[in-house]
Amino acid sequence: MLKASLDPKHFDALRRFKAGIFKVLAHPTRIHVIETLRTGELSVGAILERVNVEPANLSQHLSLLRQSHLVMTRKNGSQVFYRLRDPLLIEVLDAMRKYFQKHFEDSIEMLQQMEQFR
Amino acid sequence: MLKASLDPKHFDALRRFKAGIFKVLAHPTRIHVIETLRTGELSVGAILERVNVEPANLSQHLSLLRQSHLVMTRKNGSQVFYRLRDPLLIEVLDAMRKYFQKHFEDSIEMLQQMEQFR
DNA sequence: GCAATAATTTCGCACTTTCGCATATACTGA
DNA sequence: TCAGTATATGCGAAAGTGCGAAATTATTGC
Repeated sequence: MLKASLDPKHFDALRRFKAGIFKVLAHPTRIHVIETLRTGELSVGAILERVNVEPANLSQHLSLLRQSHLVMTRKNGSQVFYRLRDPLLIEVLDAMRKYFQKHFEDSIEMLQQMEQFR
Repeated sequence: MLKASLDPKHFDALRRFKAGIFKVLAHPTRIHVIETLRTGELSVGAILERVNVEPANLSQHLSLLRQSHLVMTRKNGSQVFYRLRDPLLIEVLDAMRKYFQKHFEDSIEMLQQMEQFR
């Protein structure tokens, strides 16, 4: 079933998939949510306390995280608990952090540039 | 100079920075370019042979990669050679691949969903 | 059943991204 | 100096994204 193939189309698809994941990660609020879930599951309310955005807005971001299978949910009564699908995701974020730390100087510079357009 | 701080603003800034990097990575063509540069530097022309897009379009993507310091350039005559700034970036991509492989099934499903909107 | 709480969805608007095309700049060799 | 090759930039149209406000669904306690 899982056939190795040299068809470039498959590589394209793979790259689109990776890009899709990165796109989901490419938002400060969603990164914040993921970091918040690092140590275990939390209800939406609990996430809300830690991530400072409108409930509706958070819900939109959570929806994206769900769609992309980065998080999983469990419902208990009227509350919905979110948790990371896989700690591997943390590895990606950690690799990212290593990268950031190594290039701290330039990063600051880049940050400042980014701030200008905020 | 490099002072640890508990000011939430700094964490926000850090998350925006991470998000910024992810945003740059969040495009199939840019991922393709990065993969292409994995083994060493290449001229724009050489990248062009491997990544199938319009020259102007590639140049725009390269510009973004430059701005975000993910790649560095070296000019030799009329040619510009691009190379990855840091192999750490490959680590991020590799962590990503591990994630993908582990969740292959869902990934396929997600891919298909994504295709629908393309 | 009804009000209150938890979470999500829908909608409209502003903003951003991507692409192709046209144009511009930089270098090379004759 | 001029034609040709290599790369980059500017621009406008189409599509995509993010946000708050209002509406909606589900659950709980009374």
